[in-house]
Amino acid sequence: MLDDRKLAVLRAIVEDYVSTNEPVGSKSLVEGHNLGVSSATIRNDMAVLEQEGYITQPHTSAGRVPTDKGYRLFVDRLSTIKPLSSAERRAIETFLNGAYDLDDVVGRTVRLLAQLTRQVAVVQYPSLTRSTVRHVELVPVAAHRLLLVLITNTGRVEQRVIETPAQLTEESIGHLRALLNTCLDGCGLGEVPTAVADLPEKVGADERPVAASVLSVLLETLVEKHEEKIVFAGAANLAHVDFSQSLRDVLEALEEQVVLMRLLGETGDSSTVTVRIGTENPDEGLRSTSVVAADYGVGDLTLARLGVLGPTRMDYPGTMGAVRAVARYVGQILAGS
Amino acid sequence: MLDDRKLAVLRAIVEDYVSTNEPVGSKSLVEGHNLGVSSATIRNDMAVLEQEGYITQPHTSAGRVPTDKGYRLFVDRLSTIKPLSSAERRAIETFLNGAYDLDDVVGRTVRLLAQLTRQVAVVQYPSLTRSTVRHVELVPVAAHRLLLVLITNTGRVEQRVIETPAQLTEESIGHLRALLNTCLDGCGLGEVPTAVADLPEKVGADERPVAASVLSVLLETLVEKHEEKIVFAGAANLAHVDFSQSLRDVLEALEEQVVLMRLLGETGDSSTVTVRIGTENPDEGLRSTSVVAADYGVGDLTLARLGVLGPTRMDYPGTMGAVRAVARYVGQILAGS
DNA sequence: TACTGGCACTCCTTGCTTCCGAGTGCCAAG
DNA sequence: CTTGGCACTCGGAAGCAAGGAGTGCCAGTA
Repeated sequence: MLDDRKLAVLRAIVEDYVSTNEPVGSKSLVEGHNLGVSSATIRNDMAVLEQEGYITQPHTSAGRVPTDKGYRLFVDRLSTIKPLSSAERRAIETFLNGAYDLDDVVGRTVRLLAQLTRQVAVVQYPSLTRSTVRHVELVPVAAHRLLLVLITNTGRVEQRVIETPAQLTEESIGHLRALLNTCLDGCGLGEVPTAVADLPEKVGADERPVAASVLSVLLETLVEKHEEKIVFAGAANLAHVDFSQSLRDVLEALEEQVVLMRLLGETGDSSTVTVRIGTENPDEGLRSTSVVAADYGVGDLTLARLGVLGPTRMDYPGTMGAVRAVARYVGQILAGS
Repeated sequence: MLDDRKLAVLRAIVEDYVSTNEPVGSKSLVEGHNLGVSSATIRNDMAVLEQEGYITQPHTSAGRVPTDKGYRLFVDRLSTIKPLSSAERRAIETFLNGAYDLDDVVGRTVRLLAQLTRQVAVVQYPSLTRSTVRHVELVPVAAHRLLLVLITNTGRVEQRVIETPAQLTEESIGHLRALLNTCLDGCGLGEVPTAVADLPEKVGADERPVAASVLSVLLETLVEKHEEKIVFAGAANLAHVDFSQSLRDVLEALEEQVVLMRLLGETGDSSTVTVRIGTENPDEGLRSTSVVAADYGVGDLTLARLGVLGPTRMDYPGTMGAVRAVARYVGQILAGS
């Protein structure tokens, strides 16, 4: 159906359209890319490509523009991920190395990715559920008030205030703290509920109410924070793009945590970069945007996802390269800290 | 120079222009507001107002539009802050009461303010420098690694990893922790450096290197976090505004912490709402926007600022009311937690 | 002195028409 | 299967006239 030359034509159309933002006609096509045939031949090929739904023309007497299906074919079969230059790699590395805590790592990552791709970057905080407990701390802050601090192996720190039913002694707090840590050290967060199930039995009768309230807050924290935090940056890069739908829709979508979650989507097949193009997107307001996303994590443990969002008319090879590179480096940084 | 009627005309022009977004002419003015005079008279008044620089016309044969100077006069002398309806107040209260930690308070506040004003909301995290230390915690996370957690009376928690020069025992950590807390409890963050100055002398000789590294990180934290964290929400509300400059400039400004800092500006004279209109704004990219901001804090202690940013063509009385109300409620919430 | 009705004038907006050219589809010939 | 040629389509730019909103000014009136 589609011979090699037709594929080459499609590739050329995508490349030209991405760089010029104008419908591309048969004549400019033969001039720019040495396809070795005349424009009339190209026209025939284009007619076929259009019939098959890979390209379309905005109106008669205009050049052709790739459809979502066309971009899809381009990404799947006609392009290869473009690796970053070594200068870019070094820049990424030094920039991310300067970070001093998890917030900072994520913040720098999202800004970096936005700048690198000149698009909107989206980064999900490392998943709690796949982390393990490194330490639990109980800090008295007032007579009937404790602060629970939960530290994970990915450097994430969660804190919550606990109202306790009874006055507390330093001693009983110390006891409870020790118990919690022996129970939970190295424990995956998903396993916390079972790990602490029998804990109330291990404490003295008078400490039991306090232990119960601590546990309930602890479990609550795990549940509530399960919905992961997501940040984005680079919204300004959307300003000079003309979306078929309103810019407002896109900006609104970006501020909805839930939508962003769906946006990054399921964790992909192994460590490849996944691309979702235009209408492949689950969300209404993002039908004219594409998302390039990837997992990141330490070793072969996937922690979360990151990616960029831009117009479907996007430099896919370059964007995919940047996303892949940043995902790798973030993994390294997290492993090292 | 400007008699009462001229002021009334200016007020009417501002109100009409804000609600219709179209230059307002003398005829529609006499129809909408019962000024008791004819359109010709209004025209004379408008000519004076224009000569004085309060209004301008985009072109001959168009109506008048307020200038920045006109808005300024309107805000200063022609309008009163519009209080929220009691339903709105209740909604704010219940919405903010649901928050469970500082991040959540700030997050909810910024979203609430954006929704309430239909503009971009900006909220600064409570200042560290004006807070006091509630607790310092040291948590061993590895052989040569400590986690320093600093808890303030405003509920803010800062954590940093410390690489220690020597192996640590539970005992020496406990000792150091106790020392720090006695030194610093209730201490204003600005006074921390002096409060810990003589601390190294109080520990045993073998603990001194560790103590030194802890202190250096502690002080570093205070300095670095001095540049306050700021968040914003509601960027989507900018989408349907047509700025004289590019939307891109505004979005870029919003993502720059430094610019946002300047944007909210100095803390105002007592607890009033401050307004900065158009070119009064320090930043290049924000010459066509106005900022309505206010302090918030607990009691008479100012912690930080919050506000909204929108086009100069903005409903000032309503926006000022919303900003003031939200600032008050946030103060209450923070005081209560 | 202050206000008012009337009137000429300006100039933006809208709709219409025309013209141009890029790009296409098709066909007959190589 | 490819190619040159040609008629055709249609959007965009340019030009033009009509319409209308709004103004400034002036002379008359309370």
